[in-house]
Amino acid sequence: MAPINPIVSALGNAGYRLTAPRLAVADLIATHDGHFTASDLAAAARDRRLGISRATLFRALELLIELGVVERLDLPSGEHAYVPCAPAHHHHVVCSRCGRTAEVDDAGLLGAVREIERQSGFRIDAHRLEMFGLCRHCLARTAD
Amino acid sequence: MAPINPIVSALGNAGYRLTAPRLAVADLIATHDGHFTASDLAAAARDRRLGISRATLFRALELLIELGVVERLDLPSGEHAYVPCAPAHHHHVVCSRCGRTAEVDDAGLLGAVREIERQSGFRIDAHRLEMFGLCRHCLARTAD
DNA sequence: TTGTAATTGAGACTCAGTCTCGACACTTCG
DNA sequence: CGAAGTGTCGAGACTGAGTCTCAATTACAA
Repeated sequence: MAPINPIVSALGNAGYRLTAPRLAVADLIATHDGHFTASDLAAAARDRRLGISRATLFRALELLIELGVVERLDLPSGEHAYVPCAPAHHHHVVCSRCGRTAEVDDAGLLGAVREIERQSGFRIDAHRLEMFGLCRHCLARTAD
Repeated sequence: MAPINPIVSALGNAGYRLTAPRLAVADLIATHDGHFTASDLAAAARDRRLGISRATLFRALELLIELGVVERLDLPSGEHAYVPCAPAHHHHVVCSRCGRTAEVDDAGLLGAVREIERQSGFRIDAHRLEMFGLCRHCLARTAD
């Protein structure tokens, strides 16, 4: 069997009930390796006849975002997408072809933010960096 | 007379017709100094009895985004907002209290992005950095 | 002045996300 | 065991941003 789904354990640790719909949503998300939109999830749930209502699905997503195991991305197209991820501060690189995402750490970004604080006179409390491009895989395929 | 509105000249230079609704939208935007949402604009247009339909307003916004004189922001709340800005690559710092924004240049960000490319194996074609915090003005007021 | 392509307004439409409400299901305590 | 209380659920109405269609109008070039 697969190891325990980290999303499920996050729910459990936070004291939320492990109900069938939540487990099902956690499972759907775990099987995605890139980002997904809410309607992707809804479609997947429908395909598998899970009988999860849209409201429940959104409630579960909201919960998971709050726990930090899922994050919301804003694609360049303006769509909202979601990615499963670790609950630490990090940023996402999104492949604009296949949708795969990678998490990366600050890599010197913090210095740039400090510099921007100095330049702008703002006190910066939060930042979000999203990067779009081609993943290793799609790059290789393009080279052909 | 006021100097020529940069939004208007951008429209003209790009070969678009300078119609009354577009001029009106450009004017509305020019009088905002922070970000605004589409519905803020719609409300402002309504207040001034400009008689601009919602469709036209969105069309104008789309055009201005394409020309690079307006940019779309994704606020932490998930809302979309728009900011007038210069058509060069830059990033925004948004005051989470008053909504004022400042444009900042890369300030070393590019190095961080290169490093992330190296770490992740992605080729990064585009990035977006949004920062949220308090502007000089709101900071000063908080200190009281 | 006229022709024509670009633009407009009205309003229907879509789609993500929220809200409400009555039903159901655990948990706890008597 | 049964009842109370609370957390969660599904259905479906609702909201609000943004899009689309289409006939009418208009800016601009010729």
